[in-house]
Amino acid sequence: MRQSELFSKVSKNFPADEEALNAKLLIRAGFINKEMAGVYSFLPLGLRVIRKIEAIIREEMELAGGREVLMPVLHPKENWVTTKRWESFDALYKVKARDGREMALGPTHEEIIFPLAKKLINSYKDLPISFYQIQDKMRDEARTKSGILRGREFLMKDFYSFHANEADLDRFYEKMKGVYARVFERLGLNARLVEASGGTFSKYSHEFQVLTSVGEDEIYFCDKCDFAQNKEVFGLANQATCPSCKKGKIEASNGIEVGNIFKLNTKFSDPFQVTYKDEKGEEKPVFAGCYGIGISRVLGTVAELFNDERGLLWPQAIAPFRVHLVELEEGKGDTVYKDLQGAQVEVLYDDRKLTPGEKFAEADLIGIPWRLVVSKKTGAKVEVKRRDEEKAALITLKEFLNLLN
RNA sequence: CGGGCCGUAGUGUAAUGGCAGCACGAGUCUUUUGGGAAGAUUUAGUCCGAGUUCGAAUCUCGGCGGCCCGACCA
Repeated sequence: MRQSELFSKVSKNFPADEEALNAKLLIRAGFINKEMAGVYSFLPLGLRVIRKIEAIIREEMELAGGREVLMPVLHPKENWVTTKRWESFDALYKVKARDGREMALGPTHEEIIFPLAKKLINSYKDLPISFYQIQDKMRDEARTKSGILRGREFLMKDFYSFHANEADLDRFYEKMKGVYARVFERLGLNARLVEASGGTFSKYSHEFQVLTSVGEDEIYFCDKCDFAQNKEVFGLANQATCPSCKKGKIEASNGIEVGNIFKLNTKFSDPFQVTYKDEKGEEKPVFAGCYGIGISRVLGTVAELFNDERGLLWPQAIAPFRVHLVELEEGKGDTVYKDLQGAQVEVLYDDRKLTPGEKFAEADLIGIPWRLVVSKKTGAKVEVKRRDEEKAALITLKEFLNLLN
């Protein structure tokens, strides 16, 4: 894409109405725009990253057996009354239609997927079955915070699995731990599996936490083994030695929760009467699990983690573009641009008439992994520099394409 | 939802009771072109409302909006 046609603009200043580094960088570099506290638009660059994140998640959810659906944002009130969450879900947005009918804006989708599952599940032969969606969630947070990390509207992937019995749910739940580990690894995030309380859902759940000082959660973990618990579970135990392996030392860190998985058991199947007939024709309750990943939060987490004094540093897998082609002599980049496109390389082509310094500064701010410069100096070659390295190399385009593969 | 801080051109900042200024951006023209160029010229602002005062960006009250701490996070 030609940068002259990109609907985006970098700013020389950080926004004054943001404190969180993720929002400061993403806004300044033109990835997102703030509309209100906790509500952001995704501009072309930001949306491209979102799409990359979604693609990885979709791939893994499909492999895990999920079928993608898209549920509504507008929810009938009755469903929320059925689960008693019309009153108890503190952050539920309630809206009123012109005829006075009340509805909810979906903060999560159990109230939709369970009635749907009831229609789709009749027999043990229908189980297990899983659905997932990528959808905007609305939560009337008492306080938004940390830029894009906790907003009132955010993008989330939610996955729901339905099983004939608890053992099958348990088996699947364990499998999803592995699926999630792979997702976060592919996203370039080091996410730690953490035992958490299940909130109103269940006794326990697991969170995937990226350990960093800016996270809003407190995590206690072992420096030797996999043991990790959040504050609610670890409580005031204040143990210095790992209760699991008895060898490691317990360390504390803040964390950003990028994923959370729950065993719902029959908590929602019961009120919605989601049942199936087993081999003997007996009516049995369906066991369910739910599995979430905060997609817009992943975007914010990566921005928060991968940056330097000059700007963002996108991991290869979710970078908005793979290559940033910067031409310093007008028209000089056109053929390289065409060749890169021909080679299926996602390239942002800075064809604008700006000074070299401005172009370099903006390229660093945007943070695309590879920078390619063409100018009088480069002759028939291209100058290649990685965003995270200082040194550049003068090579042919062909050599560069080999480097990419 | 409790508490604190804050609100000035598109963006970032000055002016603390007395002429609203600077930088960047944007528009036009000329010259520039390997790390945020130079000149000329134009553009654009005190969140809203009330009050105090000879006089309010500045003080007071209310509203709206933003950030931070805490609570909450299904």
